[in-house]
Amino acid sequence: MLEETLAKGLVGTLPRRMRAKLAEIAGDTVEIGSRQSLAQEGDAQTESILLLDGLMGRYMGPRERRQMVAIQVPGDFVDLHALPLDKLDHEVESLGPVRIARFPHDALRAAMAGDYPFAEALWKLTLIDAGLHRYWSYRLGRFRALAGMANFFAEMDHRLGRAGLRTEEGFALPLTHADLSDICGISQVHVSRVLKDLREAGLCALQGGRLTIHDRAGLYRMGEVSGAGLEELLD
Amino acid sequence: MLEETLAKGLVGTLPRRMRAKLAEIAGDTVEIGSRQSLAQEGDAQTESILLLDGLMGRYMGPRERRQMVAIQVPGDFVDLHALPLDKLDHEVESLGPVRIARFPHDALRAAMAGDYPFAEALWKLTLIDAGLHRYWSYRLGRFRALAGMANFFAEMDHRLGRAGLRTEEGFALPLTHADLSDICGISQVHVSRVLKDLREAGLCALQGGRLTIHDRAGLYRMGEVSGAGLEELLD
DNA sequence: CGGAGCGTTGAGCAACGTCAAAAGACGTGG
DNA sequence: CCACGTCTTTTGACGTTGCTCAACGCTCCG
Repeated sequence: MLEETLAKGLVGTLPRRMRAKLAEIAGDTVEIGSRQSLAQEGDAQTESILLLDGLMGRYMGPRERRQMVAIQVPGDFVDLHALPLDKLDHEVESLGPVRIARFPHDALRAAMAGDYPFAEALWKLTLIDAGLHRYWSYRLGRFRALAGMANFFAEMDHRLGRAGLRTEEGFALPLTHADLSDICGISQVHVSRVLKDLREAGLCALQGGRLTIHDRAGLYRMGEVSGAGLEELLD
Repeated sequence: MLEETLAKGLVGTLPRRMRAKLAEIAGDTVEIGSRQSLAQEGDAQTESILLLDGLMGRYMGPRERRQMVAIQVPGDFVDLHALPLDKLDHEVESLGPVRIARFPHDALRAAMAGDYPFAEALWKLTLIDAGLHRYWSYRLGRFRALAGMANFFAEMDHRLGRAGLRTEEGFALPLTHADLSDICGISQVHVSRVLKDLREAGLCALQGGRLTIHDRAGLYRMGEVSGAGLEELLD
């Protein structure tokens, strides 16, 4: 049943034999409640986590003015970078109830030591993550609130689509305005205004933990998603 | 003479035997003029570059509104992530005359295949880069122009210090207002105003390609550099 | 001496933050 | 079932930040 889940999302892009190898290494599968902190800044790590269900956020900065620096969707490793780094420089929190699988660093290292292509494949997963960080820097540095929010929704549309979690009409997105504030680097009040603009422009609406997309092309246009490099990175 | 340069900056944190290994792999050393583009988005890469002298910037977005997503100082690999990714999702440009050393991917792969600790060490270098991306996302998302600029100057102070390129009074920083605009995600005009504020606050001054620091503690305070994780990441 | 690039300054405006108030959503315990 | 507290969302008013446009000075170089 883990093999099944491994076929989806980013880990699903790995060759079959590597997914099998991962399935062997996998420790236990755990369910975790909403808004639980999995790691604090500075924590030493001895295992990494693969997200099977739900969303998780990674944060920097003081709680009252924190910035989300990455969001993970099912099929993503949440903190594989903690393996070479052996500590985390940011916090990790579940954005709702999640299901995860643990991968002990010992076992991963042992497998990689004798199989360079496997090591490079895992390395690549962490670099796709880094590519998303760059994409976020670009969004945070150069996008206005409205375009930035649309851009983020388009990113989610794309990434959740790859994980098989999207329909034509939209997808589950259990985020509060406070979450979107952390993601887009704007105030909660302004999040409310921007969502209203997107709604009234007939592009999309966020209600009941779900993003309903009314005009996907328009949303992507508003988010200035073009040759910006998201598809290239993830495909 | 390459061994000597390898002792400084980020690559200098590698164990001696790994630096020796790198020195063996190194291709030719090249000098490149100011404002030369080394790679375009989408380019396939067969070698990676170690920066020996000068500064380089990495950019996303259209030229007229581009965002710098990373800056490299001597001792940094500029595009080691292109090895597992085998293409670049952003542009790389020299910010002044630079000197670089080339490392063919073939040779790096061959060395890593038989030496897992070496592979993990290079992996770790790319993850420190990713950590800096996260730091930039935090700055771009949650810092005002003044604090953000101070934060960036503090980062340069710290990183150039590790590379041995800083004195008590300041360091060479051959950046134009347009560069700082790309770095901080603000307009060129506003860069001018912010620099004036920093100058008149007695913190630092940028003249003649050099940042003169008049009050380092005050600059760090203005940039809200504290337990934000930069030291932890780089040490 | 003329241009090109860079830096500075001011004026007006749009975007966004902060403060405050109030209404809705939701679960908990009585 | 209702009453209650808490969290979330919405809206208005007002102040601040930063952008755009425009003009002008500076420096460097041909």
